[in-house]
Amino acid sequence: MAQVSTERPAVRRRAATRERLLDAARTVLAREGIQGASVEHICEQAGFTRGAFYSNFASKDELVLALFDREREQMFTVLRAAADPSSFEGLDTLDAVGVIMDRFLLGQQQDREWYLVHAEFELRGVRDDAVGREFVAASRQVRTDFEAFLTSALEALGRRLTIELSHAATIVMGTYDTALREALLEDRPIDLGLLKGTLPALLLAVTEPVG
Amino acid sequence: MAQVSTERPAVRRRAATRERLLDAARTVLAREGIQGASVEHICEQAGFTRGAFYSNFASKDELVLALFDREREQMFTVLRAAADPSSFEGLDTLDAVGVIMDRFLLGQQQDREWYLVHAEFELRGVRDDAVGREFVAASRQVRTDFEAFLTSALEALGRRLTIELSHAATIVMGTYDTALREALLEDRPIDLGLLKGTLPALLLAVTEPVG
DNA sequence: TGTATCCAATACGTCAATGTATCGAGTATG
DNA sequence: CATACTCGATACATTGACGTATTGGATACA
Repeated sequence: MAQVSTERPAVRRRAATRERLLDAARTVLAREGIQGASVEHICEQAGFTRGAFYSNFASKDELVLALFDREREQMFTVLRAAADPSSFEGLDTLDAVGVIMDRFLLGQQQDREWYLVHAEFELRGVRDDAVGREFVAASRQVRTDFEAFLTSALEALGRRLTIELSHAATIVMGTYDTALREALLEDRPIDLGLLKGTLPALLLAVTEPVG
Repeated sequence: MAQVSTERPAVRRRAATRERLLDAARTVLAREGIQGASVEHICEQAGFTRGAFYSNFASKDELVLALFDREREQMFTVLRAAADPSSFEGLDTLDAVGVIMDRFLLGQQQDREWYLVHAEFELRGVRDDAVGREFVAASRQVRTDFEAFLTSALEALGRRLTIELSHAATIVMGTYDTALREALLEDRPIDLGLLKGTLPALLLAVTEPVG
């Protein structure tokens, strides 16, 4: 975290402008898409004019990359906190699974805006090689973090997987993504019965007691 | 299928132009995105000028909807054919699962272009209410078809699910989507070990013999 | 063979968005 | 208190994409 109060006021102000522009970009990109969002719209959402924008960013592309970096950092922080195994020791197995899933759901910040921006990044990553490499690197790290999370969570429950770790991770993350996407598309709450009932049960069915 | 040869030549020619424009749109939309693709680019991909375009479509939006309809039709056709249970009777269980998965993989036309266009539609569906309703209706139909496919496939194997059908469908479709997305992002083949090994085994683990 | 019809090409006006260059206000510093 | 500087606002030139209106040419039909 940056030591905000030790900076000079001018620097603080500039940083605040940048943040406001990034916040606005998140909202507007979610609403209009990366290509559809104009610099103008982002600026009026932030309460600035384009002058402020070009004083802080060289182009829309630069803004998008900066936003991606910021969101990625934040995602890692949340995921790493969720992966801390100290908090689900000694719980009954099914309760613990519930706790883990709750934390995962919270950690993923299942709000519409985040999903939309992330999907935009992803699509751009598949399409554009340069952006793609960056996105792939970030995605790999998320996956690595999630696999560590899964392993330590199961370990805390005294169990280990009987299928490949990467397969388990894909199944859980894929099911979560799809459930969230369908919920957003149909404008209804996410299917908790699937995420907190069926999916954990399924996962536990392919584990064995350790030792 | 349209009865191409019974139409008058002028009508045939017009229809061919439309198809060429739709094909071009598929390619260009995959490359540049719905918002990023200009009518100009679509036309030069098709080998026409904008005059031809506006002679056949009122706007880019109309073209996009027409493309969506065409792709959806095609997807349904393939999925319904794959769901025909007559072809996997009497097979050994694991072999049959392999056949089913192969067919599903083929049916989903796992090429990059299709994935990108579909993802564009989906994103637009989440964002835009009007498009959203259409996309949701189409997605529901795909899901219904897939659930029917899954049920009849398992039935042909003499088994039935012990978990909710919709949950099983989400898990399988979600895993497939995610595996495909990761493969495209990392530019490598899709993980067949997951799709033809782990996932079917997992699914069979939550079924019971019928009767 | 001549004519009518239809389709795609060309040319044009409009508009929105971009990025740059300049200006004015607020703030740090001596 | 005065001056220099930085940041954000305003104004402007440029670009490119859209949709329309019109034209040229190919094909069907008498």
